[in-house]
Amino acid sequence: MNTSFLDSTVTIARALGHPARLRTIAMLRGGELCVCQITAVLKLAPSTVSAHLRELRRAGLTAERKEGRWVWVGLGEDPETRPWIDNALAGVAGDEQMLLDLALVEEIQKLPVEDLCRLGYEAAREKRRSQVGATRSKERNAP
Amino acid sequence: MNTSFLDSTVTIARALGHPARLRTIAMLRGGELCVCQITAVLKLAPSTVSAHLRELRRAGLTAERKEGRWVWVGLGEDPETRPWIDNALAGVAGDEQMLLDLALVEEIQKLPVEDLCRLGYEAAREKRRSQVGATRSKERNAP
DNA sequence: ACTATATTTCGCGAGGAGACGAAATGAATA
DNA sequence: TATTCATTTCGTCTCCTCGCGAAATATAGT
Repeated sequence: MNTSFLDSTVTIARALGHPARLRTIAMLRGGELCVCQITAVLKLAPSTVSAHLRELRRAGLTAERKEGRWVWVGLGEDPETRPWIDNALAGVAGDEQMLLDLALVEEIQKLPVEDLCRLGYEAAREKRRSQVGATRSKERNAP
Repeated sequence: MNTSFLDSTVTIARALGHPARLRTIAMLRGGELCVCQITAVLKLAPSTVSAHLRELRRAGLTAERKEGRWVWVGLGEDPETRPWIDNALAGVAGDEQMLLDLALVEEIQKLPVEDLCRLGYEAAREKRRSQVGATRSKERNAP
């Protein structure tokens, strides 16, 4: 690397200096998320989310793991970036938007990833509702 | 204020996400500096420096104190921004550019502020050299 | 091999950031 | 009061960022 401490610090700070990226960091506190899950929460075009994730990765704030068709994103382990992540998380603690995001993440994690990616959040949720309903009916009929 | 935690955190991170502003924060570690001193170190147009300082102030990272014609800038005391400042300082520790800046600050602080502002660094330094020379000659002649 | 699909890359347009010089402002000093 | 001068504001230019959709890439399933 030919980049100075100054440059890398600027890169980290800049990466955190955007609502979508900061929200992404906050979302990942609870563990890895798939790119399409993040996209569903941010409600941005996949190409836009991809660009944001590239910046976070470049700054060392996140790490990505490819598993089949899906890419799982998690917080980076780099000791240099960790205090920045902690600051960011502390800074947005209690933020309204962030709480909404976390609640949506909870909901989204109940859905199979393949459905969420293919159908989008609303449709995947609808599909799950009907399936769960059918399962519960069967359970009631055959105890 | 109608700004959320998310917004203010973004503002802080963005403010740190520029070399000139990050260097300014690093310069202020040793204490207050006058705007024209900061300008002399950054070697940017006064109007540009003014804009950078406005952003730092807006983010709560710095505080300004007006004293006559001069404006003295120091690190902010806001407990919310303090960890960010500490991160920034830790991040640029040992950076080459920052060390050059600190050395220049040392030199600049030896000059009277009024000379530095009016004449610029080089001329003020030259003026001081001749004055110190004269003083030392007098001291030698009248011990 | 072919299809489906999760993600990235590319190209574009709109808006913001950052640089400067010129002019305005505000506070000492003559 | 007039002047000097540190700093800010304003106008302008250029370049970068961020959004999108379309096309490319890569991987799983048929």
